[in-house]
Amino acid sequence: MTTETPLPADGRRLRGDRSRRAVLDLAVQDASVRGLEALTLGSLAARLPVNKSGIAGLFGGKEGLQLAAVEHARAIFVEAVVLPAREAAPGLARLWALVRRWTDYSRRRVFAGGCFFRTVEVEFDTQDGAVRDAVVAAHRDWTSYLRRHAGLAVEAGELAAGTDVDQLAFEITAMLNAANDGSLLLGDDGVYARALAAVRGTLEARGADPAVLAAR
Amino acid sequence: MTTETPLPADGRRLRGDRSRRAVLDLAVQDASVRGLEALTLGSLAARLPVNKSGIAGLFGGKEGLQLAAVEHARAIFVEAVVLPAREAAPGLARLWALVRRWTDYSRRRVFAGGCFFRTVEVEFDTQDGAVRDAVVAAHRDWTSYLRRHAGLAVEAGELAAGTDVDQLAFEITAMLNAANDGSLLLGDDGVYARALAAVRGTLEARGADPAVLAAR
DNA sequence: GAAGAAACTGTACGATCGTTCGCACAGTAA
DNA sequence: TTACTGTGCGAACGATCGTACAGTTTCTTC
Repeated sequence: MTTETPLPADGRRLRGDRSRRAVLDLAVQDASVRGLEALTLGSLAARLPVNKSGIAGLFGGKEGLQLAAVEHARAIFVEAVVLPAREAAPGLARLWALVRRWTDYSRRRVFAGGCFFRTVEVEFDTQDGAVRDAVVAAHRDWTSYLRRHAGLAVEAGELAAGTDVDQLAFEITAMLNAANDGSLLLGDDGVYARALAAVRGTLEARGADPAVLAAR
Repeated sequence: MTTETPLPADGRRLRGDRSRRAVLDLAVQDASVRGLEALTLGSLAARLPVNKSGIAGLFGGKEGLQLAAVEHARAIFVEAVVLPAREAAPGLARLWALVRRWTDYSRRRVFAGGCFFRTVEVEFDTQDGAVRDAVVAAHRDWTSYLRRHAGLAVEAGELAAGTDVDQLAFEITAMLNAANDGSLLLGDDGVYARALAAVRGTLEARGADPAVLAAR
């Protein structure tokens, strides 16, 4: 989605990109815990070999940093969840793989504060601006991807004909998010098993083959 | 839960309580949108006939204000969801009434930013301190209440024997929260119907009488 | 009455925030 | 070489935050 500067190697930009990446690696971790508004140029700079105004310059200001953090988090999410799930065949198997990878992603704390997007979605729920738009776009991409493979599963007869894929995607994301939240708020690791059981239940109720859902 | 000063009428305390209530009415609305950390003594004071340091004095500081806001939000939630649901008989009917009342509470925007507790739970997910403890306590109270009436429903034979009430409560809260989040983030009002359909489905799968769930 | 408690005001303080500006340095392009 | 661009630093800015403190007013208690 982001054009990762496929331009010829420019020593200055390379240096800048390395600095940006270092800042963003820290920023997404911070933001997953406290949110994007709580990000502070000074706090980031204090833990990096970069000046406070240096960060402001690299991203053009705080909002630029926030937007870059969202994009960086997307890349991390794709690498942790979407790409590994491509091992599984499109359709039901892929859908289930995404669910499994997502629970792992949350449980492993790829982001220190649990799912980065959960935090920032709630944070920008009721706000306007470019950051909110970016967060919404990321959310839509993810749910669209779920819906697509739910739809493929229906077409392939892996799920009952007439299955409401929007409803199914709604229920799946609800369970995943609830597991993430419960794990963070209550420190209860059992919620992941609950979420998986619920998703398995809702898939089997729509005719999914239990053997596919058992596969690790 | 809070001892609402049952002490004899003291003119000074009455005045203070009136001021506190005015501040809290505004504070919970703000916090439901931006979170408890984003609350600002100055911003509140500017919209009220109270001085900035007056607010600080009334609550003993910002943390005191945050704790009082959580308690105030609990009272509002109880009045909007828990008390109305007492019309319904304990057990399955009560459980379903709570679900209906909750979706109304979220849709009606009793709090401008959707469910107050959703916002602050995510905000204090990964923090320590008195505010987090209060948020967790409120969360436990709510889910305990759901579990209690789920258990009563099982005992009364309204739900299948052997029903895992923890699992059921997990799924119900997951759907409700997902509806709240979806409504806020995407502006899609249809998510409430989705949540109700999902809860109805999971209850009927456990043997609930559809007639009870149809009752408005 | 006097004494004291609680509700406020007004002011000031130190800290921290994001932004801006001038400047030095490194690398590219002519 | 010269001109230009991107990175990065250091200092200062105005704004805003929570808190503290002294003082005034209102009400209760003794």
